[in-house]
Amino acid sequence: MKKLTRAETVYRALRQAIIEQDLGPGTKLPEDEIGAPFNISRTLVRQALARLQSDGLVEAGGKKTATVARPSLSESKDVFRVRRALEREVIRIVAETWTSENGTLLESHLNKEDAARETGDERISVRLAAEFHILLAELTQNPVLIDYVTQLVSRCSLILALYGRPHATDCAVDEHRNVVIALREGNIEEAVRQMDHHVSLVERRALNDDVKNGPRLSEILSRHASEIQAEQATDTIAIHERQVKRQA
Amino acid sequence: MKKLTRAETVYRALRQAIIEQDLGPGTKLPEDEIGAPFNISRTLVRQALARLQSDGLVEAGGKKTATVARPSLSESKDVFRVRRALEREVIRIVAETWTSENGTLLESHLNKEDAARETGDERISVRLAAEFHILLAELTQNPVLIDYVTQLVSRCSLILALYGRPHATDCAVDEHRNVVIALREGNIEEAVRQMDHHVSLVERRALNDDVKNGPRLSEILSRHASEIQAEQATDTIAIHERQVKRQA
DNA sequence: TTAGGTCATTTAGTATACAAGATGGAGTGA
DNA sequence: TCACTCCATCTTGTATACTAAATGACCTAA
Repeated sequence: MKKLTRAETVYRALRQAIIEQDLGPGTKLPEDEIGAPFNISRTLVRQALARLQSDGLVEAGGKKTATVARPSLSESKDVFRVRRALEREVIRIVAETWTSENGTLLESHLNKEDAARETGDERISVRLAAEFHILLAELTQNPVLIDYVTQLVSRCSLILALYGRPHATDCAVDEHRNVVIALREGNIEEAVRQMDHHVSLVERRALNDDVKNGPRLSEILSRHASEIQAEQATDTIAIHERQVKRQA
Repeated sequence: MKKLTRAETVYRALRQAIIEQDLGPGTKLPEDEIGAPFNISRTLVRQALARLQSDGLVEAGGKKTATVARPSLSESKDVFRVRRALEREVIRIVAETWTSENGTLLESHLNKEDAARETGDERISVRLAAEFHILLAELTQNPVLIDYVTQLVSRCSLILALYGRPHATDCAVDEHRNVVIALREGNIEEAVRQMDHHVSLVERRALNDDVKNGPRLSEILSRHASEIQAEQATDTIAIHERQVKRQA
């Protein structure tokens, strides 16, 4: 176990808390409140927040208190698009440099995922699903790629927290397994296709559901607004007129 | 012109200086020396340095003075590999959402590149070559992608500074033009291929030459060492023996 | 002459002080 | 009741102070 700097510790703690939805999107993150439990000054908290901001996990700047980010729908799509591109490359590299130890490592990870799924521990399942992707990235031994993939996967976890169904576990162990199978067979293009498909499915599960909370507020409101206006139109002329005046 | 924060100003100034080789790899970047010309305290300089570090342009941490980074050969290859993957995706997106205005923009950029090349202004040429890639990324309107591509292109400029020939202008206007031509024709896969090929050539120009300066020091020395030892073996037994003792 | 050691100087790590801007609530007038 | 203003408080932006580590020069001993 290598020792972390104190700023690094805070960074990881916050990141984990955000990813695991202990800190939901929009949660305020005041500097001294964060520092207190760790007994560190705002200086170090600030460093951690800055990194999280550049990871896209918190919104900060312009003297407002930092908050857990609320990625917009379009930003979320952007993230997934880049993630797909990079994970395809991950698979190509892993396939090109395949060793049987890789197979062993991946298999043992899949077993953990299965186990977690059986016990039904949601939190562990979600964490392992993310770690599968990061493990693959690590197999490339390309630190640049590892770094970017880690960032994107974290960001996707946040997106899932925002838009996903409450209990939307990734439930994707089989999809993961398909990727590994293709890798084992040495079928590069099939592996790439499986991965691409899998990430697309994750995206669909994350984004195609009804919004549970968050940035689509205006959309939700305008839907309700038109319903209400429709009711009013059939109900009471008086109220309807007032509504019209207000809009003017 | 939007106003930048003071930290942002320093960040950009340093980045530009590094990319344009005004600050060569290994140059020390002491915090107060950097802050002085801008009249800002170390606090803000520190923020700028932290960002540059996460961009891979400076090495810092562990109480040593920050320096302009010296990417290793393997790190450089990693950067190029990720860059290729992302730029392929850029081309796909731009091709999918092609408009004739894109053509106009790109064409006018190519003209600038031609002009710069004729006047022989190296610095401008290199800068424009990098901007071509960033312009393409911007056409995707995907901020995540823009961000990553910008980082990677900057990093490649640094790599070129380290490993490239002294006067290795990119001299790639034609390669850029080929990409644009394919885009105009709507030939997506051809455009992707042209871009991939172009980036590969940039990499080859950057990395296949002799090392001019830098991290391969140990390799250079060991080459010289063996030459010298060979000479010694044929020349003087005495010296050779001393050499052997020293190694023990 | 050179290897190693000691000390002064430089420079980064971290906390804190202070100013300025954001936030939220009480009070006022319609 | 509602909207709006003003003030007290909280929170951030930035500079600075203090500590401790790194650096480099000089000096000593073999």
